[in-house]
Amino acid sequence: MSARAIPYRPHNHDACVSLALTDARAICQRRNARLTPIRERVLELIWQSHKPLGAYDVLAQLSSDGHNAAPPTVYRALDFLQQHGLVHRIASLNAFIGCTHAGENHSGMFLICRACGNVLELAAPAVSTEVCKAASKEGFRAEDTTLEVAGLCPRCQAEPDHD
Amino acid sequence: MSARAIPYRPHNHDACVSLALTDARAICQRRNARLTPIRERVLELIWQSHKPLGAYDVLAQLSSDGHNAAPPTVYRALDFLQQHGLVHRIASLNAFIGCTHAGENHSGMFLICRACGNVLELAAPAVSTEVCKAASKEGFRAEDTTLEVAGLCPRCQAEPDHD
DNA sequence: CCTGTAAATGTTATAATATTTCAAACTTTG
DNA sequence: CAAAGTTTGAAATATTATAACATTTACAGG
Repeated sequence: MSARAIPYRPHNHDACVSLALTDARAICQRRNARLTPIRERVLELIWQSHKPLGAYDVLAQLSSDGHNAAPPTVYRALDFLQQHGLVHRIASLNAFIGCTHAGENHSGMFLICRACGNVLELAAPAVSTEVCKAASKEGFRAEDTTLEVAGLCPRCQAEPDHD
Repeated sequence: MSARAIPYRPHNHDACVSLALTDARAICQRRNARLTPIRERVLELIWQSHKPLGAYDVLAQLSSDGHNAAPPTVYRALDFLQQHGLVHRIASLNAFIGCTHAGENHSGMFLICRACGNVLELAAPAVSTEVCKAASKEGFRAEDTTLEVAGLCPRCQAEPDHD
């Protein structure tokens, strides 16, 4: 998996999308998982920007594709994509975002800009370490970590309302 | 604010509740905030256990009190309690839990047992430190951190289905 | 005590998010 | 091909949250 663009900075986003799709195909093949047309399309829609997309936003776009989909279609696709680590759910926003570390074994940390809406996913191993330490100090067996940081990205600290 | 019981272990929970209410009254007085009967009752309901309670669970209990409440009543009370740091929202569960560090300046970390449902709130300053470090390394100004760890509490690692 | 003002609550309706259920179509495998 | 399992379609409904506006309550200043 190659280097990634930084959401907050302008970049050729088509490259992000096609990289994500290529990776996804490879990952699914390796895992014998079926990246069906619907699933692939949902992944592509999720990747249309670095802003999290709600399930109903995805649904609306599927509809404007001409695809007559109902909510379960979208949620099922999203479940599949999550299970295979291709998208993440941002709990604090009830929305979904493409995973920039697909295939890697990771538990991400998300930096969510409240001004422009872009989200950066980080690996932050030092954070994970401390989280595990804190948990095991309490005898707690950590299985799944939700770590979402809302704030202001570098660009929006300077000037507001970037896209 | 005095020492707290550990949710996972049996304890005199009435003491938790009255401690929480006493603290809340003191905190609101200090801040010139009005802990009205509804707000206090909602806080008490949230504190009825160490398991997060959904807004509609609170609503149902208000109704069985004989109080004919609608959703906004509950959400408003919860907003107030959150603003004053008396309850926390657990984003990954869409539910609310009493704050065990009310009055202290903190950004909590939550250990959520997927078996018994109890939640322990930790201060974990080392984690906060690493989170801030990771964020500022990206030039990101962190304002609000959601940190929720799902897993198994000590008791449920041994035997399942504690209450 | 009145009264103006702000804060809090009541009330109705609706928006936004997510799941259940059962049926039909498609894929894979024997 | 047939059986079995997986995926998708479709309708209904559940769950969570907010908008908008009316009414009531608290309380500070006159």
